[in-house]
Amino acid sequence: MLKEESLKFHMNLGMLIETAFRMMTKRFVQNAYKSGINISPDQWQVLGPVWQLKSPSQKELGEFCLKDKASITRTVDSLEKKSLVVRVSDQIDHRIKRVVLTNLGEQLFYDVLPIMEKTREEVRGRIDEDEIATFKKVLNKIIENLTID
Amino acid sequence: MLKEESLKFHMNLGMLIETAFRMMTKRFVQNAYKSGINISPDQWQVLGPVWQLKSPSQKELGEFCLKDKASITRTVDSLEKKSLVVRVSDQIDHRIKRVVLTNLGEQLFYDVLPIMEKTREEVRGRIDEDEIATFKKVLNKIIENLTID
DNA sequence: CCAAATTAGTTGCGAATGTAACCAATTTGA
DNA sequence: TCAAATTGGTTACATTCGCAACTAATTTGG
Repeated sequence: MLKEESLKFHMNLGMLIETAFRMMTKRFVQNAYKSGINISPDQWQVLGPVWQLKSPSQKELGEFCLKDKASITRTVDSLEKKSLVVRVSDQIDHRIKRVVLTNLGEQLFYDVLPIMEKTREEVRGRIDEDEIATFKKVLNKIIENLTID
Repeated sequence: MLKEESLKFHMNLGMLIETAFRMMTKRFVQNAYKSGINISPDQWQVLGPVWQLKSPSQKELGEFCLKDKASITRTVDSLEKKSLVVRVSDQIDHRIKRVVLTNLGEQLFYDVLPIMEKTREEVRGRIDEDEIATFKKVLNKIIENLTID
């Protein structure tokens, strides 16, 4: 029956995704903790791009991380409080603040990389490479489906 | 170019999942809003199972929804405040509270079903049935991988 | 040249989440 | 049989998120 099926679908897909996502972030935090590293997923989600983009503006960070600019502000606040990054006003456009990694931040970044790798392996387990590929493809398609408004 | 880098970065599994998940819930809320229905995803995630399980205990709800019991308490609070459900103490075991749909709650449930169906179709778009199946399978495997501690 | 619009970032608000401490009811096992 | 352990549920606390209102700096266009 259609109703039953659709209920099942929602329960499954949406809930499955949410559960998988929560478990992944949780595992990441646990693994970091076990290595004596204290970093939250959202801090890591911003710290990585700061490294990758090389002193981006907060706006660029937001676009890259697909996060609200308010979230970026707050996460950069927390990273700055930990002395992992500093805000530097752009010389030309004084509205812009560039987020720059400190030495400490760079150090942490390199420390977290293997933890991420470990977590990734735990997440993937023995799932076939093909299935992972399809999985990513479907995720991208879903995002695309919902982006085209 | 920035865009390519960004794309590559977003191939990160965790980020893809998070983005897809957020977009799905957002779309659901939008679709509900357009139909004049005010319900949050988490309320719906609980209301559905209440209907399906027919007056479950909060513990059963939590297990079914894969949610923390504290979350269940709070969500049931909000549903009760909206008069969509009521808590009924179990006759035999007075620790247990069963969550029962009101007529209003049942009405809302049936009103939301087509919205869920619409959202489901928007999410799936033209993705192959096989790919969806693999997708679900991988999600389940990920959850399993992270459950085995 | 300067008022109006735009842009970058911050802050306040409301809503959700997980963890842990905490009650009250029930089960247990010596 | 009754104290201890377990179980179902609630509450408190600390995080996180997005939206919207707001400030400050820059660009615009008449």
